[in-house]
Amino acid sequence: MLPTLNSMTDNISAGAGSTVAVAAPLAPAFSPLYQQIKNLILNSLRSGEWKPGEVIPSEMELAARFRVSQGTVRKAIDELASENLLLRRQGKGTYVATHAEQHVQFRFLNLVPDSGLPGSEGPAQRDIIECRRARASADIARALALHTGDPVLQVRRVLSFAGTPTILEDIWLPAVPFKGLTAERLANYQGPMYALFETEFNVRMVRAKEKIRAEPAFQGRESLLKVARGTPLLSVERIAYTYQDEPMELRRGYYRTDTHHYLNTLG
Amino acid sequence: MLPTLNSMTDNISAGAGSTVAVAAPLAPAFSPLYQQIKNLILNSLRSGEWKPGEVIPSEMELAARFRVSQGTVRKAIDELASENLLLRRQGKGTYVATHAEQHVQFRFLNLVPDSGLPGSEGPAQRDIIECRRARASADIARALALHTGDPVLQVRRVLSFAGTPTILEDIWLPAVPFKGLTAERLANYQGPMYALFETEFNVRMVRAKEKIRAEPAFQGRESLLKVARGTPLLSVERIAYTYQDEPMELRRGYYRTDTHHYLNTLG
DNA sequence: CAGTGGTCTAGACCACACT
DNA sequence: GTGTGGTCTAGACCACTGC
Repeated sequence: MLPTLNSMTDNISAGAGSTVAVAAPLAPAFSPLYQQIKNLILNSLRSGEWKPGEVIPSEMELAARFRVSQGTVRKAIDELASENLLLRRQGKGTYVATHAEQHVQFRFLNLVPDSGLPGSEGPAQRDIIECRRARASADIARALALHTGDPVLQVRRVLSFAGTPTILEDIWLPAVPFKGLTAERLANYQGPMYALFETEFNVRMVRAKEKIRAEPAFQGRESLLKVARGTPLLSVERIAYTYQDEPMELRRGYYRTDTHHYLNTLG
Repeated sequence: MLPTLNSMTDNISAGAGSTVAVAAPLAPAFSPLYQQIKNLILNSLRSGEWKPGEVIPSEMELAARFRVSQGTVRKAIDELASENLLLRRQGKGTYVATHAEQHVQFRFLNLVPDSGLPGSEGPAQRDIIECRRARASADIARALALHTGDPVLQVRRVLSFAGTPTILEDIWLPAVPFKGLTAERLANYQGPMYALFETEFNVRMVRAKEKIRAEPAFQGRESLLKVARGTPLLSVERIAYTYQDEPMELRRGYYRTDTHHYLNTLG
């Protein structure tokens, strides 16, 4: 309770700044109060004190709990909301963001149909091709911050829109946190895979990096996507991270771009 | 001077909110003060009162000018900074963002080498293949919000890294705002093309959308990029916008992805 | 109506950059 | 030191939601 906050407990009428009270080390390491609050909130998210979809305490409550003003809590929440970790709803409260019940169904999927709105094709058909245990190769291990040979789960699936196979994905997951994941559970679950990860394995994907290339279809991918061998495909290698920037998924996707395109916004 | 701000001139000790004084129309159209301030700043940016690279007045000065508190100006500037239109530098002031002297040389180019840091290959070699006047076809006109047949400038260039041609770009610009652009000026200019647009034509690119596909190299693109005909290329169609979301450039890029990849961050 | 997030203000002090 | 942005507080009132 009241995690001290660098002697922040009695700054009743104090000004700002307020570096650590104890002798600071060589590096200044000045961290604003709202940053510390942000980290405390992050800890509560990570520990599962507040789960995806739930409301977190009101700003006033958090301000009392952390012994800071509402404005400071506000700034912390503002940043978390801008990072899509929290979701503010005026008049209702602040919610933990979730991949389920998202305004957009696939927050991390940038492939959209050439004509029509993103969701206009109806729900995608998902076919799990396989789901098996394996050992991490060197590059898989590096991507997931594991050691070569560590157990992983490997999933292969195809997404089809309007009956046309469009996306082939190979997915690698560390076996430990995803213990118990089977093809059946994947196939039976309705909704985004990342939503299943949240509810069943308490893993929330927060951030991701994608490396995109153009590659010819081969090694059997041409038949799964029903295109001629050598057809150019978009190769999308994604590493997805959880709260503390821990890599928790490697995904190699192959997208047909004859009726869809990858949409990106620069700003 | 003092653009009234919806009767905001005498809210000396008033609270927040403060909708328009005159009878509001059917739509509430409630707009927070800081949003109005943001638009006023945007107008000054657009009009060229403050040019890219320059300092804008301090928060206190702007607060006095707009007759609001520093905090309100601050929130307006915060949003503009988060949209990369302004750049805050503690102790110095707030600057108008620019494509020149950017911390990253190419803010809108997501293609990075597979190994090594983004700028590690040294400056790119730029070869202007052609720069000519033309008439907008239907799809070019639609992208640039022009009419079919309107005059446009068409530029084709190749970017090479470490001697290897890697990017071929076809660029379409509305002829009117870019009157006087020639191959020579493009070839002689050092620095990003968007920086030249800023200094020479007072056009600042602020935002862009990219549609990405995988396409085989053909129609002469294979020879300019020195790859075999049919080699998969990343096709990147970009529309770039200026301050008021006016489209000002259409760019069709073809990227080799054998030594580079397109990097994207999801969050 | 009460409770929540959202806006606005005024004033204080801190961290940083220049002179 | 002076001026800039950055942080923090306290208090007021507005807008939205649901009882």
